[in-house]
Amino acid sequence: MFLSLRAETEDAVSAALSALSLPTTDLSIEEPPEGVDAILASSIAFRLASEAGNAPGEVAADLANAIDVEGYTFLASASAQGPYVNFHASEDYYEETLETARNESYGRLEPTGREIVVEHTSANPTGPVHVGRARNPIIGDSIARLLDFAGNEVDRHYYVNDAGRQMAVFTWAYETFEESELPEPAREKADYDLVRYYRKGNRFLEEGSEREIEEAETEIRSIMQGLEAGDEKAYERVGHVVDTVLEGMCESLSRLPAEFDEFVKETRFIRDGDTEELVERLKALDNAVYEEDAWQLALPEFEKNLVFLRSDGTSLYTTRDLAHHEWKFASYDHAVTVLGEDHKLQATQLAAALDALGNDIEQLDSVFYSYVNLPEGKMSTRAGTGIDLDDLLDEAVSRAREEVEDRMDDRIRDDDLTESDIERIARQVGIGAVRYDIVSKQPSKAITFEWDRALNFEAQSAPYIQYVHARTCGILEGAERSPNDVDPALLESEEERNLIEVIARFPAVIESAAEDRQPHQVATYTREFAETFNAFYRECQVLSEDEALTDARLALVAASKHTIANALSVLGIEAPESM
RNA sequence: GGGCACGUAGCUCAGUCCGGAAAGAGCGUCGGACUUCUAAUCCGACGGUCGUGGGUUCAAAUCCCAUCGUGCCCGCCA
Repeated sequence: MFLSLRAETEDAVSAALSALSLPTTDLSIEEPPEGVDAILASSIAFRLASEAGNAPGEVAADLANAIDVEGYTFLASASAQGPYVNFHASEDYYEETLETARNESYGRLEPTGREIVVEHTSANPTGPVHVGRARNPIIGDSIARLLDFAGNEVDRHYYVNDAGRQMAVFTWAYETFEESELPEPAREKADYDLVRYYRKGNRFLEEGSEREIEEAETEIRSIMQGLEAGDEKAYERVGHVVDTVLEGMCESLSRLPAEFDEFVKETRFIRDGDTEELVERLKALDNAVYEEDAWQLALPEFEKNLVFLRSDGTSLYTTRDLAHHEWKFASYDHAVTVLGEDHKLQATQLAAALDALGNDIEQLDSVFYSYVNLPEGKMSTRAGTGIDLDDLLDEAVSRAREEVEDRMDDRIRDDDLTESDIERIARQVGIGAVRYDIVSKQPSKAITFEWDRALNFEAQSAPYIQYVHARTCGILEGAERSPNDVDPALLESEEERNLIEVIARFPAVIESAAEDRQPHQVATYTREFAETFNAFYRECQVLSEDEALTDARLALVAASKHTIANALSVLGIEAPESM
C-alpha cells in the first residue's frame, strides 16, 4: 500500500508543480521524522524558494493548496507545515493494508521473472566452519531468501575450490599420515576427523626437514598437475577428501540454516574445457601480454597485470573463476556473490577481466563483509585457532534453554511446556539470536566475537522479535474463532493506526532491501515493528466483550503475525508459536 | 608507499548511497509497572564536540578536500 501511496503522491506533486509552472525534476519525497502526523512529506519548497521568488513556507503553502487529491485512492490530503508539505493517507489506505495483510504471504512481491544465483560461503573444504567465516552463510542465505521473497527465482550456490594447492596439501596429508599419530577429533564428525590430517600436514611442511618437505612438495605438485591434466585418478583422490569434509561442514551450516541448491566444483571448469577455451580468448585480447613466460592481462586501472596462465602452463584460481562466472552469466540474469573483504581487489580485477571479455558486468554484484575476529586475533582453520560454529550454536541453545527454564519457574503463567517444547524454544531462540546478531548489522562493520554479546537474548535481539510473533499466536489462539466481517474503521486509536502504518511499509522495505542486497534493512524493520506492536499490545485489549471491535483487532493481529513471520523468514529466523 | 572499508552516547548498533523537521534504538545505571490476550514485555530518568579540521549549501552525521585512528588488500596463493 505504501508503494502505491508513494506513487500517487509523486504523481500529485508532479501535477501540482506543473500547474504552478515549477520544475518537476526533483520531488524530494521523504518519510517525515517521528512525531509528525503524516505518512510522506516533501521538502521541495526549499529548493523552489529562490526560483519562485518566495519564502519556503509560502511555496509549501501554495503547493499544498495546488495539490488535487481527486481520483487518488490512498492519498487523502496535503498540508503545509512550515516549509514542508505533509501527505496524509485515506481510510482506504488503512482498510486495504489490513485486508492485504490478512493474506499469509503478505509482503511477497510480484514475480519479476528474473533468475538470480546467490553464491555464498564457498569456504575451502579444509575443516569445520568457524565463527570467523560464519557471517558469509548467514548474510548469503538471508540475501537469497530476501531476493526470493522479492519475486525472483533464486538458486544458492556453493563454489567448491577443489583445484587449489590447499586441497592438494590436504589430499597428500590424508594419504600420508596414520590416524595413530593424530589427536582425538573434537567431534565425531567427518570434517573434525579429517581436519586433523590437514593440520598435521601443514605443521609437517613448516617443521619437517628440507628433504622431507621436498618429497612432500613433489607429491603435492603432482596432484595439482594431475587435476590440471584431467587425470581421473587425481580427481578421485582429491574428490574423496573434498566431499567428505564438505558433507561435515554442510551439516553444521544447515543448523543456521544455510542450504544450497548446487555445489559447483572448480575442477568442473577444467574438465569441461571451459578454462582452456577461456584462456585462448584471453590471449586473443588486445591487452593480453606474454611476459616472463606467463600470460597476463594488462588492466590499466590496476597496479599489476593479472596473470591468467602460469609459466608451467597451468591455470590460476582467477582464470577458473572467470570461466565460472561466464557460466553463471549464461545461466542466470544476475549473479550475487558474498565475499570476505580480503577478496575485494580480486573481485574488482575479476569484473574488469569479465568486462574485457565482453560480458555485461552489470549482471554481477558482490557483497563484502569483514571477518569476525576474536579479541586475541584472527581465527584460522589451519592453525586450529578459533571457535567452531557448532560450539557457538550448542552454547547458544544451551544458554537459551537455561533462560526458558528460569522463566518457567518465576513467571506467573499457566504454561504447560513439555520437554519437547522446551527443546524447540531453546533451539529457535538460541540459533535465532546468533543469526540476528549477525544479520542485523551492516556487513562492512568489523565484529569482534564475544560470547555474551553474541548470545544476548534481550531487546534488539531475535528473541525480542520472536516474542512478538508468539504473542500474536497466543492472542489468535485465545480467540478461538476467526473474524469474518471486519470493520476497519473501528481501529481508530493512535496505536492501532501506527501499527497499520508500519505493516503497510513492509513490502516497501522488502523492495528496498532486495534492491540494495541489504537484509539488515529488514532486521531494522523488525525492531520498529516489534516496538509498534508492543505499544498496541499495551494499549489495546484485543479479546473483549465488544465483538465487532474484537474482530477488527483480531484482523489486525493476524496481519501483524503475517508481517513479522514473513520478515523473520526472510532473515532465516524461526517464528515460534509460543515461547 | 598505494588502494579500499570502518570511526555516531560508557558499550553494541540504526541513520550515510539519494543532504532537509529537536541525531534514534538496545545494553549498562537509576526509578516504576505482572488478580489482565505470554513481564524474553512495557513506562520514565540519565547519557551525544556524529574521529578532527576546512569547504560546498538556505540546510551537512549524510556531499567534497585534508588529516588522525583501526582493519583489509597490493603473489605465476586461494
